[in-house]
Order: sequence, then C-alpha cells, then structure tokens
Amino acid sequence: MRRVTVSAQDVADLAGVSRAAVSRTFTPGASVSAETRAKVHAAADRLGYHVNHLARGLIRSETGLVALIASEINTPYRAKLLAALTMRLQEAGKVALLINTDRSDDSVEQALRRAISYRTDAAVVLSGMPPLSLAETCLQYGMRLVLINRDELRPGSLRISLDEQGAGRQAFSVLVAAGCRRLALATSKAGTPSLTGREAGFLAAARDAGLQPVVEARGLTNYQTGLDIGTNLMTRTDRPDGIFCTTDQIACGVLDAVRHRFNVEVPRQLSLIGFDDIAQAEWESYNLTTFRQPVEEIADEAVRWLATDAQNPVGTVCPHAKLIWRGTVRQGGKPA
Amino acid sequence: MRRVTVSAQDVADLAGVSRAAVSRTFTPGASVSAETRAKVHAAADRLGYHVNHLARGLIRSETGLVALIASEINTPYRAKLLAALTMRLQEAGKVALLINTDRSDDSVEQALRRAISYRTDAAVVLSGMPPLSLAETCLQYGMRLVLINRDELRPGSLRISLDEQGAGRQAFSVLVAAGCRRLALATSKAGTPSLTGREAGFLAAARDAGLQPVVEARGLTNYQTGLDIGTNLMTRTDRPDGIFCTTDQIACGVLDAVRHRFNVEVPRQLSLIGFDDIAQAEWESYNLTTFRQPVEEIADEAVRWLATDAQNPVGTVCPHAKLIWRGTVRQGGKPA
DNA sequence: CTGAAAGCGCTTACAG
DNA sequence: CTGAAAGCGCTTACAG
Repeated sequence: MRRVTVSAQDVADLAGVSRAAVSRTFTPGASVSAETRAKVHAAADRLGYHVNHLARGLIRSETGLVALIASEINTPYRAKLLAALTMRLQEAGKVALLINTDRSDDSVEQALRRAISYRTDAAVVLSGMPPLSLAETCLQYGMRLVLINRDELRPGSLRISLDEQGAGRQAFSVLVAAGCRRLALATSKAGTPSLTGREAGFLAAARDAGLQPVVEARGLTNYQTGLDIGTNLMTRTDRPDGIFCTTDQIACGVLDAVRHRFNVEVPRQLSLIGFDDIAQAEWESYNLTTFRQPVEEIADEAVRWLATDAQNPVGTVCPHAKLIWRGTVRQGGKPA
Repeated sequence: MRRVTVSAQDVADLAGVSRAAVSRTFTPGASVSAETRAKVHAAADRLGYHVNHLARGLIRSETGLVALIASEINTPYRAKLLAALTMRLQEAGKVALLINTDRSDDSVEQALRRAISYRTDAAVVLSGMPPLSLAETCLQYGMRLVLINRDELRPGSLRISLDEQGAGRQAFSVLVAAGCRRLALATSKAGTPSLTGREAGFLAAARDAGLQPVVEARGLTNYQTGLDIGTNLMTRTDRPDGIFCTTDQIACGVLDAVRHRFNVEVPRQLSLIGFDDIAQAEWESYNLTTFRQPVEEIADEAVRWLATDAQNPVGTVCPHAKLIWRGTVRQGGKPA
C-alpha cells in the first residue's frame, strides 16, 4: 500500500490559507483568527491530518518524548513505578519511550544512545548507570537526566533517592522493639544501590547495638530467592526470630518457606519486614509489614523538573519510604 | 544552557567528507569505502554525534517507533505482556512508545492520535478499541495495527486472540472430571472481550451438560474482587465445590477468602482454576492451577508481522492458552 | 492576523 | 565510491 500521508500543505490548500496558518492553528497560543482556525480545523478533519511531531521536533527545542530506561519491567515494583511515571508524563503532555535493559551498564549505554537518537527531552534511568561521558553527551544535546535510586550523581542531573540507610536502621529498631533477639538480613546478590543501602543501614544499626545479624545474600532479587533463604534460615539450629528482607518479593518467599515448610507462626515466633509495598504485600496470605516506595512522589518529582524551565536540578531529592504496619511484626514493635 | 547539537554537517566538516558520506556511514548496507567510514566514525565519536532519527523518520517510510497502547500496565499480566513486547520490539530494532489509557474508548482514540503524530510504524492495542474511522486514518498513514485480545477486527489489522471460549469450556470439563458438582464462575464486571469469552465458554459447556453454575460478577478485575466473591460464595448455603475464576488475581482473592475466612481446604473441599498464569500463581501460598497466557508467542506474532514486508496480515491468529496443572484442582481432573 | 521564505537534520536519486 | 542538490513536514522570525 502506498503511504498517502497528508501534510500541512494539503490542509492549507483545501482550507485556502497558507501553510503557516495551519501550523499556527495547531500551536497553542499562536495568533490565528477564529475564522481561519475554523477553516483549518474543518479541512484537517476531512483529511485526517495530524501534525507530524517528528518534523516539529526537528525545529522546536522539545520533542515531547521522554525515555524511560529500566530492566525487569514486569516486576511488581518496577511496573508500579513505570505506571506512575508514564501517567504523570502524559498529564504533562509528554510521551514515554520505554527502553528495556538487562542489568548491565552496557545495555544502559545502548538505551541512552537510542534516547539521544530520538532527541528525547529527557531520560529517566531506573536501572544501571550511564557512563559519565555519555551523560555529558546527553547534556550537550539538551537532554535532561533523572536518576532514580542510583548511588552516584551525574552533572546536571536530578537524582531521586530514598533514604535507604535510614529505612534499614528503622527496620532494625522495629524488630528489636518487637522483642526479636536473633536477627537476620535476607537479600539478593544483585548489589544495586537500593539494596546495598538498606543492607548497610540495617547492619550499621545492629553493630551500634552490639548485635551481629545473620546475613543471607543469594541469587536474584525475586521470590525464589526468598524461598531459598527462608529454608536456609530455618534449617539453622539458632533460628532467627526477626528478619529484614530488602524486597517484598524476597519477603513473600521467606514467608512461604517459613510457614509452609517449617510451620513457623508469623508473627508469634518470627517477625518479618519487607520493602517496596507491592500489591501482594497487602494480599491476605502475606499481610506484610513493609516500607512503602513513594512511587507517586518519585514520579511527581521527576516530571515536575522536566516540566520546569529551571535548567539546574536541585541535585538530590529524597522522598520518604514510610513503614506500613500490617501483620508480620509482633506487637511491641509498633509505637503507640 | 544552549543546546549545542551536532549534525551530520559538523561531522562531515571535521572528517573532510560530504554530508552524504556521513549519512551513508550510518546506513547499514550503503556503499562507503572503508577509509571514509573510518574517518567519519572517528569524527563522529569525537563530536558525540548521534544520527537524528526524527529527521531520518521524516524521509524514510519508517520511524522505528511502535506504539503500545494499554491500560493498567502495573497489573501482573499486563506488565508481563508489555515486557515481552518491548523486548521483542527492541530485538527487531524498534523502540516502544508506551501510551497509557484508562478503559474508555475515548482514551484509546487519544492514544492512537498521539501515535499517529509521531508517525509510529505500528500501534499495538491491548485495551479498548479504536474507532473504525481512526483505524482507517492509521492505514492511510501507513501504520500497522495489531489488536491483542480484542473481539472485533479492523481493516488491514492483525488480531491476536486466544481461544477464550475453548479455555472456558476446558475449565468446565476439568472441574467436572475432578468431581465437582456445584460450580461457580467468578469474574469482574469489566466486560472485556477476554473475560466475556471465558465466561461464555464456561457457561455454554455447563448448559450443554445440563448444569447451571452460580455466576458472581462484581467490581474491577482485581484481587479485592476475588476476596469479595469468595466471601459471598462461601456464605451461601449451597457452597460451590468448583470455581472457575476468569483471572488469576481474582483467583488469588477467592483462595484467600475461602481459606482464611472460612477454613475451606483447597483442593479437598473446593477446586479452583484461574487464568493468566501470573508470577504469583506459582507462589506457594497459591500454587494455582491456571491457564497460561502465551505472552511470548503473542509478542512474537505481533513483531513478526511488523518486521515483515507483507502488507496484508493473516487476519486473526490464535495462540493456545495451555492449562498449567498445580495444586488447586483435586486429583481426577487431570488426565493421565 | 497573515503569507513568503528560510531552515531544522537528514536521505536519496542523480551524475560523475 | 562520492558529492551537490532536492526535498521530507514542519515552525518561526520577518514584513506587511
């Protein structure tokens, strides 16, 4: 089939006006008489005309495109964040270019290059870290960079990072306040900034208190890992009575292992805290006490900066991960 | 900050070649001498040059952009499908424009208009249905349309739809073979093509067998709905002993209600089948027998057609939803 | 308010 | 293999 594309010129011809008039009609705020506008709209509708944003993006300094760079997008937490981000972006009149990566920095670099190729107004990085030189190329092309839960910063970029360490510390205090004495940390081997932050905070607080939790770090950041860790932990002679899981998925796995394979009662015999507050954390089988990722707030912060004229971001902004009390921590942990 | 964008001309100047030579260097298959190519690459790297795909898209008949139009993208099944789709798309050298919609047809129309504005090579619709006239506009702009699990067809579009009715019928036979006598259907009020197909198949098979299942249809397609339905069903004097849930999320809700609120044993006292095979279906707390959505196959089919020169799609292709046997259906249901 | 003209960054016949 | 030139569809000063 031949591509029979209709251009502003076609609309102008049909409406009996100039190409410029057509352009102005579709540019909010441009000065066109009501009459001209009406003629143009009529012609455009009849022809099925849609402004070519590619051509527009060639001229204006904005394309309306924003790249979202992330790995494992079908993971509950990622999907939630992505949903919030795409929503906010659309409300701001932008559209999301979703670029999948694996966990390697190399694939992040490829993703960012694609973003540059399409001259996206910004790139939001949820996974991996772009090399410094490429970040500078982005800057040079006028792109804005938003780094979510990354540990480093890049010049001219906005970094949105939770206080992971603080959350890890809080997890420790809560478990101790709940009467737990034999603590454990359940995490994966992924070593992402978010995870290591939570781990570090938990361990540091324990050290300060003169305690040394059992650390189980294995596999990928998923349910299966939780299952493995739970099984391992319960096989020990000194079973822990308080576990901080760096992720809800891991927590769900630990919970299932502990309950179904060892008949341990939660929270009577074991208290457990997760992180993320994925949808399943609220499901009755888990009813997990966990830290809520402030995804809406993260998305808001990101899009707010993109929608602003301010060239220089504030540097780092830290939304708060709030502890959501549900049923996996024994009474006593919760303050009055 | 001024946008200091580097163009092919800049690279050409630095490399001492023509603009056309630069263009050819970045066009796979174009004829350039090794020497020229090397000079161009050197200059491009030094300048941080990236071909402007917007400008390229203006000239070529392809932009490399494909729109993914979907609602509720943070739902386990949707996220899974979206992940598969974006992956395949990238492997085929395309990049996904993710456009969020609510369930209304109007928002699908808006989404499709955005896709047209960016001259995407194709639009993959996972939610809602584009009006016929707009579908024709897409065709006119040379866009391809892929409709996933939609009930209608659009001219020139590819439709990928499971045999929902067949699955519904199979669910019925399996429950009956497992010895269930009082059947129920648990579904939402969403009324999407997938859901109504499953419902219709199940009910038709029951009718053929002279049975009349209890039908519980309420709320949105989510966990909470399952919880409500499970509670309602167990409050009846004639509790069902076999339930087909049109979605895994609903099934998980039903399971939790039934077990935790009524102490019903699954599958001893009640058999239950879901649909989708979301990650949680495999979690030990659920261990749900369910139909697996062939997401990889769906993504393959979609991308295969997009990557092809064939203008006319086959019409409808029907990947098979396979029943995954796990622990929520009593022995007897499963064939040897 | 309106139109003619220049220009955004590219690709692609067309000659050589 | 290579370059000069035309053109993709738009927007935006610039005059009027």
